[in-house]
Amino acid sequence: MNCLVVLIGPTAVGKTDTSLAIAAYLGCPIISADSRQMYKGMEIGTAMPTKEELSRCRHYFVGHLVPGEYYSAAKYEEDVMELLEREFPHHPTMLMSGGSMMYIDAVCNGIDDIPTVDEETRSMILEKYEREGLEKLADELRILDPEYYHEADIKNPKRVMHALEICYMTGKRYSSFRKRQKKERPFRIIKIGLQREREELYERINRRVDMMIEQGLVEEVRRFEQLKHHNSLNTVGYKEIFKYLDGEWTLPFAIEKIKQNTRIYSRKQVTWYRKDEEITWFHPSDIDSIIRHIEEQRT
RNA sequence: GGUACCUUGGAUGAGUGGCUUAGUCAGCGGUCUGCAAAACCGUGUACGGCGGUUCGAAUCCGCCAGGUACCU
Repeated sequence: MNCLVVLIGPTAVGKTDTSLAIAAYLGCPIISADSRQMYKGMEIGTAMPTKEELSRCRHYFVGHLVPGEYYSAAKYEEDVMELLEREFPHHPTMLMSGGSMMYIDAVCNGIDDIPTVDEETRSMILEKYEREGLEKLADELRILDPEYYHEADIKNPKRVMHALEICYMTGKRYSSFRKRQKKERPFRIIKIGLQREREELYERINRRVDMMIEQGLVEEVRRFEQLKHHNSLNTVGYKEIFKYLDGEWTLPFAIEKIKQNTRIYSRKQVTWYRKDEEITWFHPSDIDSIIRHIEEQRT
């Protein structure tokens, strides 16, 4: 049976190194599952693998989007499934590595087939939200889709807006699309989690941020100033430097904030993975055990 | 040496006698089905020290300590 090894773990834990080692062992390409490394030009701030690392084996989904370009977990699922179908005949065991929880979830468990919201509807709802406020939108959702209203996080504008977008666009209830059914995959999934002591992880994060600054993060961010309102630039490392460029923050303060927000992000990742019982955890240095585990699991 | 002002939870910062809770950020915990490195939710009983006034003090008074400013 074909096999997909999924390497996950918080940011800066050492996924890149480990993924290269596993890929070298398996002789397969790497499918990146990082929603920000997909954007071209954001090399430094997203700690994208270096040119040298990228040249060591084939990487998919790295720098293949233009910043500002629309992308989503659903699109990712579709693209990855298509890619796997093409690759499995040549590489019966494939490797996916990254930290974007929802993207990985979309591949491992599937995501419901909900229509992609068109630009007009999106901006219409956004405008409505800005004009009338969240309460009004929530009230409207209660009428259009009471079922979802009762289980939804009604205080989260993104969730409410999206549900409304779907209702408006399709004329159907958002909940009618939301089956939340786990899709069965025609391949085995082996989830490998990388973890380190929190102290150790935080030190690595701090060091990595300092390195990003040395490598020219400020210059990289400056190139995207016109695009800063796009969600892809609403990213740790970029949003803080934008504030520095705007004169709102000093550089040292912005750097501290990047470190802090990266720590927060890493913690959220850990929270997300904590409940996933399919993950087997390893320390990144224990590559031998990881390889052994993969061998045991794929058969 | 004198005068004035200040001292609130990890940080910031409201509150000037009772309405037994500020708020914000961090920290910690959590949610998660289309921009997810996003967005959202939960969680903190602190008032510099010692006395005093009062039924009741973070809030008033005194002393002490620390700080800031100005004066000699």
